[in-house]
Amino acid sequence: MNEKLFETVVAHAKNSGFVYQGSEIYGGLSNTWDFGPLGVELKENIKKAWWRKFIQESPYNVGIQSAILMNPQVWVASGHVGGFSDPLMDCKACNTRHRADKLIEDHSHNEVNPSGWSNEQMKQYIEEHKIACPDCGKHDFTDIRQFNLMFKTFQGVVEDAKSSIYLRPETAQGMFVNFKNVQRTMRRKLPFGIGQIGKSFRNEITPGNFIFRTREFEQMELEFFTKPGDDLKWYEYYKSYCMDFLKKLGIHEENLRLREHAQDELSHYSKGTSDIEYKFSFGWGELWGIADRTDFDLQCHQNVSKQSLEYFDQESGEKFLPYCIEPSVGVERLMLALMCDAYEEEELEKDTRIVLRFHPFLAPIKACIMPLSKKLSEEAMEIFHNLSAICACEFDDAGSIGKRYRRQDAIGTPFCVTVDFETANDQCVTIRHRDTMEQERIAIKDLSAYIEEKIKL
RNA sequence: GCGGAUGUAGUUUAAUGGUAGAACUUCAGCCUUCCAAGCUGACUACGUGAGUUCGAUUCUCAUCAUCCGCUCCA
Repeated sequence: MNEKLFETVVAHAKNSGFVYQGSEIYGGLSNTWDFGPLGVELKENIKKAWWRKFIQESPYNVGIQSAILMNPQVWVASGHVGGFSDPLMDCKACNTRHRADKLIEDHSHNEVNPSGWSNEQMKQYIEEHKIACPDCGKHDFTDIRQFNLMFKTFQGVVEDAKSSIYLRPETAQGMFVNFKNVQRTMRRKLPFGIGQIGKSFRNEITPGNFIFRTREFEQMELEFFTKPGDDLKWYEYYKSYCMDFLKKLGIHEENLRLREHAQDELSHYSKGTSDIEYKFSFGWGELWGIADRTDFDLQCHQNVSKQSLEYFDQESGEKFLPYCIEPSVGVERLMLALMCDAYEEEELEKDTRIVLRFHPFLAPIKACIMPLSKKLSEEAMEIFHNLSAICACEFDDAGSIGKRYRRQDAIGTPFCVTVDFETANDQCVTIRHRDTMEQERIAIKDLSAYIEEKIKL
């Protein structure tokens, strides 16, 4: 998609009640966004779709909701305390930013491994070897500053080191620490998965691109545990399952690609990682990461907590740590991609209409009830009351009928239900379809069932 | 955080060292019997703070926010 279209989509989202700038009346707060009445409906529908496909309809998977605040030891075990903070230095000559450890690794062609070094040691090494800026070739760096990507806060009233805790940078650890609880109480046998949807927080150095990268974001993660050896099979399974899910929601196939990480690109915890990427105007952006995390996480937690997290297999009589496949997707990113692909400006004879072609399951408003004349408002309101019991509806009797159709098209409402002067006689209303603009006559008593059927996933 | 650009109603914009005009949107009324009609009226803006000045939206500084760049990842 081109840049202009992306900007148009962003403007449309802001102007029509999907997304507002955070804390706007106070001049905003950098990189925070609030979801408006339509945005929250869309977001909830996305989450509902994920939960249905990854939890409800799976014979293996169950859901949990773990606390955002966790024992700080969790982040020691996961490696986030040690590894989630980057030593950064800026080149004063060309104002670019670099990771000190990366500079040393690259300079020495991976002969030197600076992990575990102090900032002073790294600074000294860079000075001694006169390492140059990869961008401009000069050697003129600021001091190293440590950027910890985790948000720190305090539990209790006293702000001392003892009460210092973190906001979770991922939801995954909530699943790992509850592995035993879920396995025992839900009587699970391998393979099985634990999923959750929830907020995570990362103090990103470079947020941006609207809601694509924010410091507060929502994840939908599944940790799927298998026998070691079965992991590859499930890794492949989830790659295509996730891809199918996106297509089903209405993401255009030509805007999607699956990118396998190269060996040297893999995270420390992963044996294999694939990203499902979406073609945004600013380039391919990651929507969904699918990783084979092996037994890394359970191993870490077992070591630090000193609790056995092994699984006992009754059939073989073996005890072992399961492997884990993790498909992890960002809600806001997915929402952004869906809005980009749904957006269309359609030329009509007299004018242009903006249409958001959401899958009816995702549409924030499923139906708008509109009386042809204000004299019919009372009858129409009765239909609204009945229909709103089963799905999100709007009622609109302001302005011309054409204008009301345009308004609903612009927010992606799949059905408009018109009450006219015949309605009182024949107990029928007219349904007008968003995509085709076609109309059909339907009995009021069949309306709820009709729409309920059409908005299925 | 660092460098660069930007900041006038919800949106797009006009003018000005003497506190701002419009269009679209929104709302109300009239009209209107299925695709942005018309008429009448109403609401709403110089991002925030300080300085220079008799006076600042306009000049200066700071601050906040947005956009671009700095390899960060859901």
